[in-house]
Amino acid sequence: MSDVQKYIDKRKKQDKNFSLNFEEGYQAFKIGVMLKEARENAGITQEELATRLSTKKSAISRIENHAEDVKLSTLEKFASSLGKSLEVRIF
Amino acid sequence: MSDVQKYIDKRKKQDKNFSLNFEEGYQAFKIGVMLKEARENAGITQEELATRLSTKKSAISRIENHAEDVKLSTLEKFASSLGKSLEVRIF
DNA sequence: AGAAATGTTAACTTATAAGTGAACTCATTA
DNA sequence: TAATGAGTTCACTTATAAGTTAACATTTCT
Repeated sequence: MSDVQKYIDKRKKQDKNFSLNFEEGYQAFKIGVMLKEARENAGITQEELATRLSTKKSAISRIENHAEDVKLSTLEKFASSLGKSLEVRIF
Repeated sequence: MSDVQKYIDKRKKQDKNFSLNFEEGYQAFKIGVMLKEARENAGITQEELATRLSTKKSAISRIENHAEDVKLSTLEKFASSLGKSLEVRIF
C-alpha cells in the first residue's frame, strides 16, 4: 500500500467530509502529500523548511494539507530547497 | 534543434530585453512554450481554446508568452481541454 | 494589395495563493 | 506533570494570477 493511500485512509477516518469530495481536488491533494513525503525523506521539520523558504511553518502546513491550488513557483522553491527538481510534463 | 530553442532564438531577435534575463523565469517560460506547442499540435486557435476554458484569447496568449507564474489548476485545465494529461513529479 | 483571421499587449478588475501571528493539539522528554 | 518541539488551523493582510476589454500587430488568405 502506497504512502498516499495510507494517508488517504487516515484522513478519511478523521474527517467526515474528506472521503466525499476529495476527487475534485485530488491532484492538488496528492501534491501536498508528495511534498510532505519529500520533506520527511529529507528529514527536516516544517519550521526548518519554512526558514529556508523565508516563510512560516503555518504556510508549509497549509500547502501540505489544505492547498486547493499551488503556484508553480511555489512547487519549484519547495522542491529545490530540498535539493530536488521539479518536472512538469504534458502527455 | 528543439522547438523551444528555435522559439528562444526568434524571441531574442525580436526582443532586446529577452536574451538578458530569461534565465530567471526560464521554467515558467518553457512551460508557456510547451503549452503553445500542445495547442498547435491539437490544431486549434487561442480563441477556440479560450472558449473551451471559458476565458479570452488574451489570457491564453499571456500564459503562452509572458506568464511569470502559473497556477497548477490552470495548467491542468489547459492540458485537459486539449485531451492531455499533466504530470508533476519531484525527483 | 486589402480583408479576415489569429495573436499580442496594456490597463484595469477580481479572485485567490501566499505571508503572517496567534492559539491550539499532540507527542515527546526532562 | 511542566515544558519543549512539531504540526494544525484560523483570521487577517498582501501579492499576484487570471478574467476582461479594447486597441494594435501579424499572419494568412483571395
